[in-house]
Amino acid sequence: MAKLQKSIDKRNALVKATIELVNNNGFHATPMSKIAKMAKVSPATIYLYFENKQDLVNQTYIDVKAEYTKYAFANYDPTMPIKEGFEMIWKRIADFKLKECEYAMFLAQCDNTPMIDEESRQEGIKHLQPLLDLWERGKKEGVIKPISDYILYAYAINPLSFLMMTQKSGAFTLDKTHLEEAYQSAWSSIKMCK
Amino acid sequence: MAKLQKSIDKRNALVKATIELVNNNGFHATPMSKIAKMAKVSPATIYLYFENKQDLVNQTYIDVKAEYTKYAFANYDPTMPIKEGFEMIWKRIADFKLKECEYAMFLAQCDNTPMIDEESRQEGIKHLQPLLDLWERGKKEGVIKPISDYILYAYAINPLSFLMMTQKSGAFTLDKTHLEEAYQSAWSSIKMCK
DNA sequence: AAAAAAAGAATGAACATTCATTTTTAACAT
DNA sequence: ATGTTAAAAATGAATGTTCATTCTTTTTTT
Repeated sequence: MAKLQKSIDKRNALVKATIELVNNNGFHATPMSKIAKMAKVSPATIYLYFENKQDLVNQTYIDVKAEYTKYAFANYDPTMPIKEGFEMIWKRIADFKLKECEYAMFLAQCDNTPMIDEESRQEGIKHLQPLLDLWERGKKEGVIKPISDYILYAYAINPLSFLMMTQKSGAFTLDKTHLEEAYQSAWSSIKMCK
Repeated sequence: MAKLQKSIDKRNALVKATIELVNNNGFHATPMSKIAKMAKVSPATIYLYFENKQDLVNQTYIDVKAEYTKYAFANYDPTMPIKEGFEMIWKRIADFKLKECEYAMFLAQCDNTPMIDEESRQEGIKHLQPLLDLWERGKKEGVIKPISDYILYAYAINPLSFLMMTQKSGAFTLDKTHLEEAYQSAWSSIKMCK
């Protein structure tokens, strides 16, 4: 196998192990030694790929955030009508949060903790732009409520994080019907009332 | 001062220090020694009040969750009409999350991390019953959408956590108008459409 | 003066990171 | 193709620190 590919594989294994261990034990209880073991690598090797533990977790965060937004906008096209475009993005995000549960949980933990450096946090936000653009357009057309993007995100997207967490905790399972109800709630909360 | 009161004060100081340090540094970076120092107490004294670090953080979680729900339902009366009752509870919760930011942040961190024992987590949920009862009644009366409580919570209440976090991060400030918009979004997402 | 509470220092374990070697890679010569 | 070798990558075992917890002594309470 090519040298480069081996390096990439090893880095990916480290990132994956970090996600899994942080999800299950929390940042405070995932030592480098365990990450190394799970990635089948010596502890010392981690330091060939990352500066230190903080750098490892920062980079993991950015990687996962990039996955998330790539997935969210994969089949979105900025020329779509507002309602259709929103539904498409929303359903992709829902898919991601419920199917790529590991990723979504990791993000939830990072986003509610002082675990990630401010700089990496900023880096992670950038990729959300297409959604903000869609809302901008929707407001102009009078389809979307003319309120802060933060409020729109809080109501249209963030609830999915909560639902993902309760689903993960086993408290209940979102089926197709629930998902449709959730979508309707999301849309109701941001669309202009007639 | 009475012995009992002194004990209570000391315990409260420890709980308060825990909240503050965990909020600012994360669980992984708040050693017992710092908690002790901030509470103006010897590290050894912590162990007179709590079994160990895990117990300290569990109890802190339960304390804060109790504060939260006490505040939320302080002036709610189960005989109120649905819409009015919901508005009252919602606004109290909003108040709490935005004014008692320290508490709310701590809860957000606990709720998205494996930092708290499952048992304490269950304990914390209990106090939310009045809201679930209100929804139950609302569904019977055809005022509230007949969907899972988890989905109702995800849309009606949880967005406030997100807004609290962005407000805390300094990204934007919720003023009275925003709050009213947010309330309308919350209500829109759970009320039956006519 | 006995009991309870609190303190500071001590203990031992766990951890992030680095160090000294070993193993692997790949460019080149045969 | 195969052997040679220098550089790169990887390793396991240190290292020194930090931390939760406990121990012994001192202070406070009753």
